[in-house]
Parts: sequence; structure tokens; C-alpha cells
Amino acid sequence: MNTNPLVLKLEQRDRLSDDEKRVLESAISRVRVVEADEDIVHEGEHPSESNLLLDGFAARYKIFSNGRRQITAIHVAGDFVDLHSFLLRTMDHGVLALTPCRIALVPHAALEKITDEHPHLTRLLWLNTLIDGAIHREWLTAMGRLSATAHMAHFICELFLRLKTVGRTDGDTFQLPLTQAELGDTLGLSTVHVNRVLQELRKEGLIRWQGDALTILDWERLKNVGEFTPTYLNLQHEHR
Amino acid sequence: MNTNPLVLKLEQRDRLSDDEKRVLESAISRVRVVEADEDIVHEGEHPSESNLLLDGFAARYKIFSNGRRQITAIHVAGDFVDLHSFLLRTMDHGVLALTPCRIALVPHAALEKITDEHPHLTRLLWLNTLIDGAIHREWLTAMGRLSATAHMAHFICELFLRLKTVGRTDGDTFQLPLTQAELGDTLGLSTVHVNRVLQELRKEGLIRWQGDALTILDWERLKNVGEFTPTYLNLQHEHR
DNA sequence: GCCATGCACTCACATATGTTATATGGGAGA
DNA sequence: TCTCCCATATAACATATGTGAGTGCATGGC
Repeated sequence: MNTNPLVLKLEQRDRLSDDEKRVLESAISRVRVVEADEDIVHEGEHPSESNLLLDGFAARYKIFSNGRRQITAIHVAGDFVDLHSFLLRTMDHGVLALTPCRIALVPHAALEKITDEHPHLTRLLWLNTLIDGAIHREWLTAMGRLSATAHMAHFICELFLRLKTVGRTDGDTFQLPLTQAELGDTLGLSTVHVNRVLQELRKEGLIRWQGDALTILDWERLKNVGEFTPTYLNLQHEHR
Repeated sequence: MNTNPLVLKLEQRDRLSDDEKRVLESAISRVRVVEADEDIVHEGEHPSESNLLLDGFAARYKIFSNGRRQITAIHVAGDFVDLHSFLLRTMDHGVLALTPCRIALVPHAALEKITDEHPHLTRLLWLNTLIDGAIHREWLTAMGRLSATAHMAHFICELFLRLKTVGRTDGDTFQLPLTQAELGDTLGLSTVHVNRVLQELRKEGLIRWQGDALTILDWERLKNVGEFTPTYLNLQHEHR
């Protein structure tokens, strides 16, 4: 199907042949739905298939014994939430559905077959995990060197662009179905401080956020506050 | 050669055939030396070869306009400091030599050939970048949810284990050739606070650090302070 | 129509970490 | 041997962010 958001995402970065699209499509063994607040994959598991998110929002997370939690990635349609488990084998983190999620399952056996027979497609899947890594690095620098406000602005800019490449934005508005507590776990902040920071962005006229709908009111200024440069998202079309 | 530290590193995770070792070896076009404090790769570049670190310490980093810097990875012998540039194309960060570095250059054309002809070896190279990603995630949770002291302890534990897998430790001692300022850029702390935290770890009898030599005096307690669990380093031997 | 629940929001206060400044000491070069 | 320089170390103070507690508003179940 044309609407597979992974295909959309990959086609932003390189050309996919019809044959490759067919191979990707047929690698899917089945589609399932996971309810909000349920784990898509558990930490410590040894899965035999990877999960491709078709619809919904998901988060990779680690928890400490004392209950503290850190979200290390937010995933949207078109993201392979645990493609790495194909080679890493043991999940070093859990993956949580933040909303109801529609998920395509891709058996590791099918992935192995792709790596054996389709070098170019393999490189694109590899690329996919490399972009995850680039995002991790960007988050690291944002956590380490940006103020809480700047970090929040940066996060909003990133999510907007990522959703846009898979056609899930509506003008300057997108769905942000996270609670402030979840946002805190994402940015490494307390819930109270998340709230403070949001008030500030609103007061400055940079964003509106009501219900699930977040609207960017002033992209230029938001980008500046968050010192956001999207190079790391690799949105260029290149032969890979 | 047997001493290629990348081979050592990969063999910790899966079996490498003699043929694969030969292919890896012959993918190297030449070896060069980079002086301490020089860039191995510049941000924004579009390199046509990747750099495999044979000896020395290197760091991936991003800088902001105002001079603030965040180090997103520390690399040691056996690490491919920019294998991802093969597919990402544009460097979204720089790579700095922290000490004099001996580096093997692997042309992207050679990597492309490997992906065309050696699926299993390709998976192992992919795995290599996935481990980088796993380390990024671990750093994210450490930055977001650990105190400065715990974060430092965690970092020391990780570096020790990574050096150990490539045979660069001496008992409980290893070379840590970073200044406190560089450590600060790594952990997202100020230099002053790095110093405070180090005093604390010393006072607690957890580490000794004189010159470049860092000795772990009490592994168990250091591990506990840093809430360190090495799952994410994927040190298990598995078929991949 | 009531209650329980979860979430956004606020306040007062606590503290980890940043900032600026200065002192000390060792190594590299003249 | 004498500087100069850089890194470590410490102190006094500033501030961003965390903590604990509580309010009020929706929403959904019964």
C-alpha cells in the first residue's frame, strides 16, 4: 500500500524501487493493536520480531528501581520502534504505547532474508537506525547544554518536522498526546518544571497547546529559542 | 592482523570467519595519525571514508554558537568513530582526537561492497552502530535521571568495561586522558562541579585518579552509586 | 447526580549545580 | 633556573530546577 508511513519516511531519504516496496510490504507477518499505556515490548525480552508503528505514539523508556523513568525516544507513524532488537537481541529498554497503536510485525527471519538478498534495502533499514542514533545525539546535547525552556522548544520543533515528513501535521498544528509528566520523563525534568516552561512558551506567544493539539505560533522564534537545526534528521534525498 | 581491535570487539559479540577478517582488513585503504586536539572529522563534512580508531581516545561533539560544547560519545581503540557517515552522508557533529590517534581509513566504496557481498559482516557492522545507539540511550537516561555523582560513576564503569573488551585495561586501572573540562562537556556539567564530584568519589574510596591513570578501588560500590548494569553494551556472544 | 480519578496548575521552600574569582602546582619552553 | 601556561582545586555566591503539598477542573463509571 502507498500509505505505509515507513515507505513515506524512507522515500524522503532515497529512492525505493517497486520491488523493494513489495519486499518491505511482504515482510510484515501481521498487524496488531496495542492499547494506550501498555508495553509494546518489555525490557529484557528477546523478541523474534520487530515492531513497525503504523499509527499512534510510542516511547522507549528505562526505569530505575526507585521508579524514576527516562524516555529515550518518542516514536510516531513510520518508525520502527525496535528494529535494533533484530541484531541487539536483548531489549535494553521497554517500549510503551502512549496512545492506542497500530503496529506491523516484521519477523527477524524476514529481516535476515532482506539482509541476505537486498543490499540496498538493507542499507535503508540500517539508515533508519542511524537516524535514531542521530536523534539520540541531538537529545544528549539538548539535555546537557540547553536550558529547560530551550530543550522543550527544541523537542517541539523536532517532533513537528518528523510528523510532517509522514504527513501527520495540519498546517502548524500537530497532535501531542503526552501528559506533562511524560514530557518530564522525556526531557529529564520534573512535572512542575515542565508546567513552568510551558507557561513561559505560551506567554511568549510561541505555542498554543489545548487538548492534544499543539500549534506552533511562531516557528522562527521557537527555532531560535530551541537552537534547532534539523541537519541531524537527514531529510535530504541522497543515494545511500 | 590479529591485533586489530575492531576484530576483538566484534568477536566478543559473534563469530567472525577468517574470510570476513580478511575482508575487513583489506577494506582499510591506509592508516594515518591525528594529533591530540585536532579534528578527525569536521561537522558538516561529507566524507568519503570512515575512521576506525586503532589507538588513542576520540570524542564526538557538537558546539553551539556561544561556545558551549557537548560531547556525545567517547571512543576508544576498536571504535568506528563515524561509520554512520557511510549512510548519513553529512556529518551532524565533529570528531575530535583527545590524544594522538592512530586511525585506519575505510572508503565508503569498500563498505558499499561489503554490504553487497557479505551479509553477515554487514550485520556485524550494523550491530556496531546499534551499540553506539544503545550507549547513547544509556547516556540519555544517566543525564536525565542520575545525580552528577552517579552519572560520573556510571561513566567510569562503562569506560572501564569497554576498554576491557579491547584489552586496554591493566587490572582495575585504565587510562583516562580527559581533562576535567572535557569530562564536564561529556557529562553536561561545569568544570567546577566535575571537580566536586571527583573529590567525593575519591573521599568515598571508590576511585583513584592520578595523571592519566584511573583506578577503580571498589567496583561493587562504584557500580551501585552509578546504578550501572552493562546489558546495553551487548557483551554476549550470539549469532547475529 | 455523585464520587473517584487523573491531569493541569500553583505556591513555598529546598537543593543541586552553575558562575566568578582566586590560589596552587607541575610541565614546557627560553 | 625562571617564566608562562594550563589544569586542578577551593570558596562565596547566584540561580535553575526539584520537592511536597494542595487546588480545581474535567471525565467516566455507577
